[in-house]
Amino acid sequence: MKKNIIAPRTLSGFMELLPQEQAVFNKIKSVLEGVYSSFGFFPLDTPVLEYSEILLAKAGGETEKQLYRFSKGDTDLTMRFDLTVPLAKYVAKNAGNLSFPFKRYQIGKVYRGERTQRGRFREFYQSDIDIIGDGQLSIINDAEIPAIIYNIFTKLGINDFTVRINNRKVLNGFYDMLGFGEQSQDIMRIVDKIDKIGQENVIEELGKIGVETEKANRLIEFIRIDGSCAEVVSKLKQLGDNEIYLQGVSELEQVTSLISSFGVPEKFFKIDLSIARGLDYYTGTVYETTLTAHPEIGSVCSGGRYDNLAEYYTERKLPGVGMSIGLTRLFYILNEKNYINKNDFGSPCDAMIIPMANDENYSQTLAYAVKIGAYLRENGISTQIYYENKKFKGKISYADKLSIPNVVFIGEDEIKNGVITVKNLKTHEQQTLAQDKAVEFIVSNKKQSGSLVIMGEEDA
RNA sequence: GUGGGUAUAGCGUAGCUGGUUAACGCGUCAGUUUGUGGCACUGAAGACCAUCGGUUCGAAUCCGAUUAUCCACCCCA
Repeated sequence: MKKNIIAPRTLSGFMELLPQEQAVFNKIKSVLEGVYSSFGFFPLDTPVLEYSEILLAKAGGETEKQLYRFSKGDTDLTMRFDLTVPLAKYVAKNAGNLSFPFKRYQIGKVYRGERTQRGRFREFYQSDIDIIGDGQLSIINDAEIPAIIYNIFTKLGINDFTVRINNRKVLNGFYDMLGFGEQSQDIMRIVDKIDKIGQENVIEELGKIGVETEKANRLIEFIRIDGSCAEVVSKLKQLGDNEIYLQGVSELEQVTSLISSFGVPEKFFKIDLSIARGLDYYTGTVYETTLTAHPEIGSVCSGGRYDNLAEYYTERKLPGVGMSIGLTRLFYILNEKNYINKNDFGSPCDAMIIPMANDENYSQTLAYAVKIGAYLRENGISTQIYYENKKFKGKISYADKLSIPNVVFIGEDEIKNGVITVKNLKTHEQQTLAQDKAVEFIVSNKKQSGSLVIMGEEDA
């Protein structure tokens, strides 16, 4: 009689990882948390579900079409599609109990019912940080954000990224000077595609919405301004006298020079006047981070400055600056490109104890193994014990497959002499030692681990 | 939402213009004589060839629909 088996499927656009991949993912996550904490950000968590009226306060157009929205009883619910809107609600609701500037980080899943594509998911992790001021917020914060991005990426071992920086006031001011009014948003969107579709097509598309070729050319000339940050800034200064424009240029100048003060080398950031995406609520500095070798995947991290975070939920003016790492996308790319150091970081624990015994003295051996396990854990070594009564080979190859770096053999001799035998499966080094020495042995091997991400030359 | 491609074991693929027991690699499991793994060798399990219908003596192979999935657009992390 065959049971009716239901095919085990996962919804499209919902990432599900194998154990070792998940272990690495979580380690990446903890690197982010570590860096955020080191800059003084509080952790925050908010519900995945919110009242629709909260999340939809501002939404319109595209976002609205992509929502997971449903009713339960009389309640109209929506799944969060980013972490910024919930933050706005949270800050507005708790403003009285928060100290400003309020710095928070939040790593959580968000949901968008988009058509899935490579590197584009329906459920994905965003890793956000924001600094919210009460009434005002220093421009220095705008420079701290890229410094944090730099810290995170280099700590992960990613050495091939560029934080591209622009300022919305510069764009708006320049557009004003060219006399683009309402169209600015559409123009930005087209211009932003220049890397993808080329200059010719941009001019053509601009023409379609009524931009004269002469202006289109000036626009392209403008966004193509290149060079070091200082060079770009000095070129920009000569290009206009519009008040907003000049304010933007000045902000851009301050931010980029401050980033250097934070110790970020110039090769990791640049002014890019073409970036314009995700701009709906940004009002000043904007960032976009891409992996230099893989621009096709798009942005893995973006953010910027906004004047008023929570205008829909409070009268209070709360300016802020923040950014969001597309953690799922980032992980997906790294994984796909084989950049991830699974051998060193995919292991569930530091050591596995193998009790070696036949049936007669099995319980005695196991008792000793459990004791040793507890001892190792007390000394900071994550340890599991192989309890199943399998052949030796099966046990050790289990450790091998899980990339557990050390195995501990416990048998008659060890019990008799009160020692344990430790073997490092990577170096093949094996020693029979007293417990405390064994701990040292394992710890010293542990330190040799490299970085989480190895950006390779195998890239073709 | 618009346009195009694909659908064969857990995964990656082969199967040419329709012809009987659907092949291979990886993975999984077992074994190569019981305290030393990764390698090698041997073997096993695992697929009603996405679903439904049609053409045909005969369909994984041709046609249609459905569903899923991928790519591009859109938008974005």
